[in-house]
Amino acid sequence: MPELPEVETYRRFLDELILHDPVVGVVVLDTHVLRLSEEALRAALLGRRFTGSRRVGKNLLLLLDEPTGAALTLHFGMTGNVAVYRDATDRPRFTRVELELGCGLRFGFVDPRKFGRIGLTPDIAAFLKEKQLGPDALDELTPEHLTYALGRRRGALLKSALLDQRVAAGLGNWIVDEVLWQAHLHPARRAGDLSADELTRLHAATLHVLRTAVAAEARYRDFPADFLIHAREWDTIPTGLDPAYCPRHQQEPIQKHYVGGRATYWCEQCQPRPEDWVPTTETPDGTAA
DNA sequence: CTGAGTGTTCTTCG
DNA sequence: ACGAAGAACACTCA
Repeated sequence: MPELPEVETYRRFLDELILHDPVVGVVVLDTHVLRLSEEALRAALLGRRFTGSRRVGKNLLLLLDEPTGAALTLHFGMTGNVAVYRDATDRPRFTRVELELGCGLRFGFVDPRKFGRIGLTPDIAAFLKEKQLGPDALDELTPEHLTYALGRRRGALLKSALLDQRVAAGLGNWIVDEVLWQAHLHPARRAGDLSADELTRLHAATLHVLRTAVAAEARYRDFPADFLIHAREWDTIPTGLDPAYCPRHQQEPIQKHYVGGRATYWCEQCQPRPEDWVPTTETPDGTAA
């Protein structure tokens, strides 16, 4: 479930295992994820080494040595993951591309749903510009930029604006819900409508959620019990709290509606609804109030 | 069988 | 120009 914390965790994992060793084999099991031809990928990688890594938002760049230069670019879509293993027989199901390294390890790009992408760029700055990525939400986002960028999207739903990678790179669906809940802001607020105090809270909550998630290596079950994410009941362990109710006070049922076309969770008590907005879609079973 | 899913991009319509 | 809504992508799992 690759949002920024997952991608950062992949990056640190790969940093430990696949740098500084030549690529001696390229196995393409499904060309769908490639944004360049199989031949071009092979030509660019064989005999080359990865010298380092960089993450910008949800994009992972594996830096290449000369003469290829620049970087292999990875985006993990909805279901992308990485794996490192020694034997081809240990190759995970849904591995789409595998790089074999001189040391005998294999690096697999695993992606059941095939929304992920592998590309190559000779110029990282140009790559970021083409992608129109805003400042990285963890490493580069300032309150000033957040204010400016939300102002530019002033009429949009706050949630939609925060999912826009031009505003801040790396925020995804669950993170935005968590951040908005922690900042006491309703997802259907207008992006340009926030007070200075609300913008400060939003920025602080963004950093808090991202830092917590990265520290837990994106394992949801290890997140604090009072995080809203447990309402999604993805990877649940008993937290002592009922996930159907707001973690803050255990009284208000967590809402689930579609905002900006995405499943959105919030607490009506903590995050007061803007006057001009009514939910258009109930939960699938129609239980939301 | 149906529906929902963590992301991105494009189109269409207001 | 802006924004919302929907579709498309491709596939698994409940």
